[in-house]
Parts: sequence; structure tokens; C-alpha cells
Amino acid sequence: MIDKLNAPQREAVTLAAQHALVLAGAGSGKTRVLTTRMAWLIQTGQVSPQGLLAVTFTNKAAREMLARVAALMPLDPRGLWIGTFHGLCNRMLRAHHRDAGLPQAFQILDTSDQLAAIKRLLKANAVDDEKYPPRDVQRFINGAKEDGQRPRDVEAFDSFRRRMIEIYTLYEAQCQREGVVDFPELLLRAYELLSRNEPIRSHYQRRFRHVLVDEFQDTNTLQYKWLTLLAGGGAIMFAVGDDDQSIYAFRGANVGNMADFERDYAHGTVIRLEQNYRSFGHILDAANALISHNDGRLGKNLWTEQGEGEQIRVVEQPTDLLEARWLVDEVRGLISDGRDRSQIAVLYRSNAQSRVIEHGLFSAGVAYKVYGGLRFFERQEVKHALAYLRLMANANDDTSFMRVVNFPPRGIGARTLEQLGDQAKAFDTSLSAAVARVAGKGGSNLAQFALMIQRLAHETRELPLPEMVEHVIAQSGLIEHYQQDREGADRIENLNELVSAAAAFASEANVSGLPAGVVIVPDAQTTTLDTTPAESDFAESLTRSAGSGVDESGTYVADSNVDLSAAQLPDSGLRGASVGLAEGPFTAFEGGFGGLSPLTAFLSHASLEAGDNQAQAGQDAVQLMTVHAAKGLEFDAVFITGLEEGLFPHENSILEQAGLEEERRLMYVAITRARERLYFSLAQSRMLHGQTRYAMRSRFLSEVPDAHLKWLTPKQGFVDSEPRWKSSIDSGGATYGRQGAAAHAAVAPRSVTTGVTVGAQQFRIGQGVRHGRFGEGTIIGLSGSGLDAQAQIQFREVGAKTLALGVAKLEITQS
DNA sequence: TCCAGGCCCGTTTTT
DNA sequence: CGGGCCTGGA
Repeated sequence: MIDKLNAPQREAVTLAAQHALVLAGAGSGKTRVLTTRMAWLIQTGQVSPQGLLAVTFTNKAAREMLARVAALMPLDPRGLWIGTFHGLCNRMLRAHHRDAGLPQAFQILDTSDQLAAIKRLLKANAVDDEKYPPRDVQRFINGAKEDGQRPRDVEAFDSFRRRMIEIYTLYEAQCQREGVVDFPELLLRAYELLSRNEPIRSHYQRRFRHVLVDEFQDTNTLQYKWLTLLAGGGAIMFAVGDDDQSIYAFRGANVGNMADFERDYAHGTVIRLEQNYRSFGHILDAANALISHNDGRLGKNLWTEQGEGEQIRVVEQPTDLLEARWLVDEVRGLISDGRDRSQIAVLYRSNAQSRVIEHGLFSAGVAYKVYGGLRFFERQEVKHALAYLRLMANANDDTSFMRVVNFPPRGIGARTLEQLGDQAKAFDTSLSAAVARVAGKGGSNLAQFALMIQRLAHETRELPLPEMVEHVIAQSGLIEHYQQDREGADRIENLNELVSAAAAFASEANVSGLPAGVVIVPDAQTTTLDTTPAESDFAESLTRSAGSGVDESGTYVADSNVDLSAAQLPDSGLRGASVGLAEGPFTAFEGGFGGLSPLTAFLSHASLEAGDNQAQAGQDAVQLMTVHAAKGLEFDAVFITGLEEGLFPHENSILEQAGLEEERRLMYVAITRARERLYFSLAQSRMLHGQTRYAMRSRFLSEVPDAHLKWLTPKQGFVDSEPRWKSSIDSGGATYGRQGAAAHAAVAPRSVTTGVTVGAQQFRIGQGVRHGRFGEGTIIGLSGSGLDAQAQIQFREVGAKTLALGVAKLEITQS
């Protein structure tokens, strides 16, 4: 198992009882180290599978981790705590729902549900949504929660924030009344549960002997606190991450956690995985050189035993359209050279850039796949169907109520709903509880709706999950509604797909991951149960112990109906429901859903795993995605497009050092996706927001040493001619090159302006200018023309500004 | 209740 | 330019 590892990998895997921080560079075998360590700890008898806690950010990563550990050794997945932060917290909250102050069937609000809930709240409380836009409120609330703050913990500097805090308070009350929990709340509740409830805390602290964290650089403040609490009983922490790949600060990730972790736990036990098994030398050295421009890194230099490989091919085109055309030709060349389409990735900084590229690929008939966009459980029709199901499980869920009360239309108008809302507010009840208080025609329609939900719940009580879902979809009127709609066929298709998803979920939950049999528990010993408050759910769960125990040899034999994890808890003695809950592929335990109704289990699954993020599951296709989406993936050939100042690095990020450094890390991530071949491309002008914008080359191009670059277009740039580029495909390149040039001659503009004339002045990118107030600067971007013309100027003293050229008085100091 | 047309806005995204 | 959202009129 460990003999195939390199020295630092082996060191990390076999590290004895001490905390460690593993700095794992791109392509250095991070997942391998993590999974091998888990298997090694178990096999050498240092921990039982139940004593492990392994946390990731995405379901995909959790699945992969489980699959890879299971490939290394026989393992029953059911008692394992491998999952996402949110999944594991959900599991904990379900098991201890009473201690956490929640109904067992609490519903999980996804981001859009949460926004809808906030809008409803603002309306009900007559909050000025000009001054307090729902999105800002959402950001405020989630930001606070991610820092571990309840309303009373948030500082109120001014009246604006005071009001925000009031709204936060109201929002909490609303969620509590409705029995719903948003994403950050899952974490905060779980954290508070542990910190306030000593028996529960010490149970988990005793249970988890090893805590392993993936992508540690992406953790936020609350996640770090949660981990610290869980590991508080002397567990050994093993954090794997790469500060150079931290690209999620904008959503709360705190890279500083890595340095804190080193100080708080690792004390110098920092292991660096620097040998890269993915890319050739030029690519790796380019990445190293680029990232060295960042300050405050923990420090790391990737190397490879593979050769130098090819230089990075660089192409500059006059327009985004031509950039796309060039790209399409190059992609076709790669394909005709025998490369798999799926091994070719086109990366861009922002989604808007995909449009031109898609268009180009489409016209050329090249199969492609775009990642990003709506996922299965986020589709409108699927959410509608889920809302019916959620109401059946929890009638107080007002968000779901509002979503479907009049969908499909059943004569319940805004007026009626307003009355209903007033009644609910006056009596402090849920909307569905207030139905009886609304009279009139609208009232009777409402009553019918409420009755239908009750009827559905009653009718489907005994049905297996997939049939329940099928029944609800049919009876809700959704199918009929979409049949009327000319574009409804896809939606009906998706509703049927939801039934299949329910079937898959149910069968996964009922099938054990491995045949019943032997699980090795080397350090098996059962401790007595004590110190548990008799009245809590926790105590209840303890009494629900599974049938048999562990024999003298530490081996447990069970039939497939018994939850192995519940039967053998060597280090804690806890048995029962609190260990069996999970989402995703490891939902199976106790032959079902761990005390949750199948419906509730399915609904949390739907909220926590929104489904695949890829548009069309197609055959072999070229992969299009943002750089963010590419993290963790690798391809033989990679195109990094749109390398222009203002785009990559993005203009919203260049003003601050931290922002710029994150952009640079993003570029680092992009470069390190490539195995063999890498392209950089840029366009001198680009259609953006309906305007043509001109931009300079990205600074990242000049941060990569020339030795690694091979310009296919003149490095000096074009002046007045159409582009000419050399084919990079040596074999058969002639055809491709000629075709390319011929095809483009027709569309290439006769001359390319990178300048704008306003009055008597001609402005160009790169020019030096002086402004009365801001001082000396350089033009870094131009957009628009005539009176609308604007310039982005990097001023020496005051940073970047965007000025209207028709208004601002600028003196040209240097052309 | 529904639809059309006007208006605003425009990085990155997982759970 | 294009998409999402809201409003106002039928």
C-alpha cells in the first residue's frame, strides 16, 4: 500500500500520533495521500473506521475519497464519517435534533430558497428593499453565520447595520417557526450543539481519533472552529491543502486558516508534496514563476521527473471573434491529430466568454460540453415537485408553500395571499396554519390546496419513495400544466427523472455497501455509557443499540440488516441512530434511513446534492468551463483564453493586493491543469456589455519567463494588418494553416484600433496621462466611442479609476 | 391572471 | 448584447 509512494508522501501517510499540515501542490497525489493514510491508520490498528472523520467540500470529492479508501481495503461505508461539512453537520443535527432545537424533519433551504424566504420576510415587515436589497441581506446574514455570529454577536456601528441585525433576528425567528435551515445554519447549529452540550461534545470528541480535512485552504472561520471543537478530545488532525490554490476568498474561505493551523496544531510538522506527476517542465516552471509574484506564501516549488515538454503556445488576436476562430481551428487540429475531445479543455475567467467560443465550436460541428449552469435539483419544475413533497413532510415550510400554492394556477391571487400572510403574521403561525382564517373565494381555493397536501400525504403514507414521488407529481397537476406548455416536454422529462432519482436514492439506501461480513476492529473495547442526560434524544439514541457486539478477537460478524457502525463503537460506547445517518452514496444504515422517513432523507439529499453540474452528459466532447470549475481536474491540452487586463486579472480585483493575488492563484490553477500542451490566448478587443472594449495584455503573460513561451503570433503585436499565425500542428499543419488564414481574411478587420478619439485628443492604451486631481497614470483600458468613451487609468498615487473621456480633463504626457 | 415590454445590470460558486 | 426581473395594462 505505501511502497508505491514517494518519500514525502510516505512520511505524510505514516506520520505517527501528531498533527500535520500537508502542503500538497497541484498534481502531487493529494487524494492518494489522504486515502492511503486512512487505510493505513485502520489497517495498522491505530483507529477503527468509526474513529475517523474525513471532511471535504464537495460531494464529488467525498465520493471519490470513499471509493478510493474502499479500493484499498474492505470497508463497510455505513458507519463512516466521510462527507462534506454540510452533509456531516446535517447528519449530526438529525441525530440530535431535539438538542439542536429543530424538528427531525427540518428542511434545508438552498441559496435560492433562502433568497425567496428573505424577500418574503422583507415584505412582511415592510422593510425598504431599496435600502436593504434581498441579496445584500442574504450576504450579511450568511457572512455573519460563517463567522460564527448570531445577531447579538454582530457589532452595530451605525443605524444601517443595526437595522440589518434586526432583519437577521427576524429571519432567524422565521426560519425557526418554519422548521427550515439554510446552508450556513447547518454548520453554525452543529457548532453550537457541540459547544453547548457537553455530553454530545465529549461523545464525539472521544469517538473521533483522527480528523482529516481536504482542501483545507478553502475552509472558512466557522468550519475551522467546528473542526477544532471536534478534535478537542485529543484527536489527531491531518489537514491537506495548497495555499497557492486558494481561489474562494470571495465566498468566505480564509487561507489564513493554514497559517493558524500550523501555529495551533502542526508546530512545524509541515510536509510538502512538491513532486508533480501531471505536467511537463515548461508548464510547471511557468506556474512556479507566476506564483512567485505572490507575497506571504507558505512556500513550495513543484518539480517533475518528466522532461521539459513543449513551450506554452501564445496567440494574440485582434478581436474575441478571431480568438474564437483561431481556437476552433486549433482544436480541430488537435482532434485530427488523434487527441480525445474530452482531453481538451477551454478555460475562461468568466462565463460570459463562453458564448463566442461555443458559437465557433457549434458552427464548426465540434462536439463540446459546457460546465456550469443549472443543476438537476435546481430546475424550476423539479423544485416545484420538491416543494409539494416538502410541504407534505413539513407543513410549516412557507417557502415551499408560496412556491406552489398557485402553481399550477388554481385561482389564488396576490390579494388572497396577502390576507393569508397578514393572518399568519397576526397569529404568529405558518401560512398553512392560517389558511382557515381566510374567507371568501380565495379562501376556499386555499382550503382546497391545503386539503390536497394533506390528502397527498395521507395517500402516499404507505408507498415506497419512488411511487410516492410519482403520485405527487401526477396529482399536483404539474404534468398537466407542462403538457399545455409547448416547451414543457423537457420539464416533464425532468419530472420523470426525479422519480428515477428517488428510486436510485431508495435502493442505494437499502443496499449495503459491502456484503455482510467481517470488519476488523483492532482496538475494540466497549466503554460504559454514562453522563448522558436521560431526557435528551441522545440518551434515546443510546438505547437503540444494534443486536450483537464484538467478539474477543475484535471481529464483528453481522447480517446485512444490522448497522455495523452501531454495533461496534470501540472507543466510545455510543450505539444507535446518531452514528448511522449520512447523505449521498453512504446513506445506507439500519436497512433504511436511520430513523428519518424516506421522504425526509430524500429531501435533504436533494438539497445537499444539487446534482451534476455539467450541461449535457455527452459523448466525447471538448470541455468548456471557468477556471474555478477546472480546479481539481486535468487535461492533456488546455487553452487559457482572454488573457487581458481587466478580464484576467478581473478589473474588480486588481485594485487590492489581496484580490490581485487571488487572480494570480487562479491563473496558477489554470496553468497546472495541463499535462502536455498549454495555450495562452488573448484578444485586443472584445465585445462586452454591448460595447467594444480594448485591453492590454494580461500582466500574467509577462510574469511567465519568455523561455517557456512560444509566440504563434508576433510578440510585438499587430499594427494594421490582419492576423497571421503559424500553425502549431507540424504534421498536416499546412492545410490547417492555410484554411485558417483564408477563412479569417474575409472577416479580419482592415485595421484594428486600440485607440479612441475624443475632440482633438487621441487616446490609446498604454499612453501616459495626467489628471488634475488624480495625478499621473497610464491608460490600461478603453471602451465605447465618442461621448460614451471611457478609459480605465492606472494612476500612480490613487490606483485604477474609470473616467469618462468626454468629461475628464486629461493631458497626454507620453504616447 | 397573464403576458409583453421596459429596465437594469453585468466575476468567480459549493453546500 | 442578452437575460432576469418587475410592472403595468388587457
